Amino acid sequence: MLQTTIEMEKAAVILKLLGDKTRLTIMKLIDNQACCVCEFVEIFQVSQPSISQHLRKLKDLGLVKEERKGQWIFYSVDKENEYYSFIKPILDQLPNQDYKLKELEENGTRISCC
Amino acid sequence: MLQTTIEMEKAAVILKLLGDKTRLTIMKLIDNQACCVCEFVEIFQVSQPSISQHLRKLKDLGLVKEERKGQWIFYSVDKENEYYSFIKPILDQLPNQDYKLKELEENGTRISCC
DNA sequence: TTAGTATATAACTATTTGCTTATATATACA
DNA sequence: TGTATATATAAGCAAATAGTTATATACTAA
Repeated sequence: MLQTTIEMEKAAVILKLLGDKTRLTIMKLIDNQACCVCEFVEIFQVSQPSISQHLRKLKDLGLVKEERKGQWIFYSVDKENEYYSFIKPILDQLPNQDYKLKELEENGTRISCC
Repeated sequence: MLQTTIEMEKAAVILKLLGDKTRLTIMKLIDNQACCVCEFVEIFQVSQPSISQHLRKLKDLGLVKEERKGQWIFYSVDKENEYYSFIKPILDQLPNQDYKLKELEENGTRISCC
């Protein structure tokens, strides 16, 4: 079986994006479910613009898609994207991060949106 | 089948290293064969210290191993390393880069070491 | 021992990165 | 409307990064 390949340039750009712990965790989380910005702000304890900027970079590459629901915007991995097959084996090897969402619920710090 | 996982922290560090085009290409090249520093200097057209510093970072994480042969040091991917299973699916999706070595031979610019 | 070659390390610099605060935009709802 | 909430963008800054030149170290061979 011939593996499909990806340009080196593009691969490097994607790997660099995934090489940030915050973005990598976001990607692992939204590979399973859609999350909104406010959840990430709680989870990572950083400012809202910081999260927005991470999401912007992921979106610019087409790795994530967004869906507005009222005043919230939900982000999830875009599995239709041509590079998803490249990142999937990476995400699959990462430990599940859903406990971070559970923690939010338990603390009651999970915001109104979800 | 249960996939083995890797800590998020470690995964991010490895991906960041691979997120540089020079290092990524080096890794792809030495997944097949051992190469010495002087070859990389020719291939990437950067200074020798620049290559040495890239290799140092890869070695610090244990991703590559070195073998001295006389005055030359040959680098190759360390397939015994515990993280090799993490990076292998990534490298496998990259286009083969061996033509870069062939070009060196054809140009006669491939240095004495090889 | 000495000269030449290969590689590593140190020191410096320009660029990139990820964060912050301040502000703009978009939606919901009284 | 007008106010509150969610998100995006702009601007600025400190830290990290990848390159450079200069120099040190390690090995070869005369």
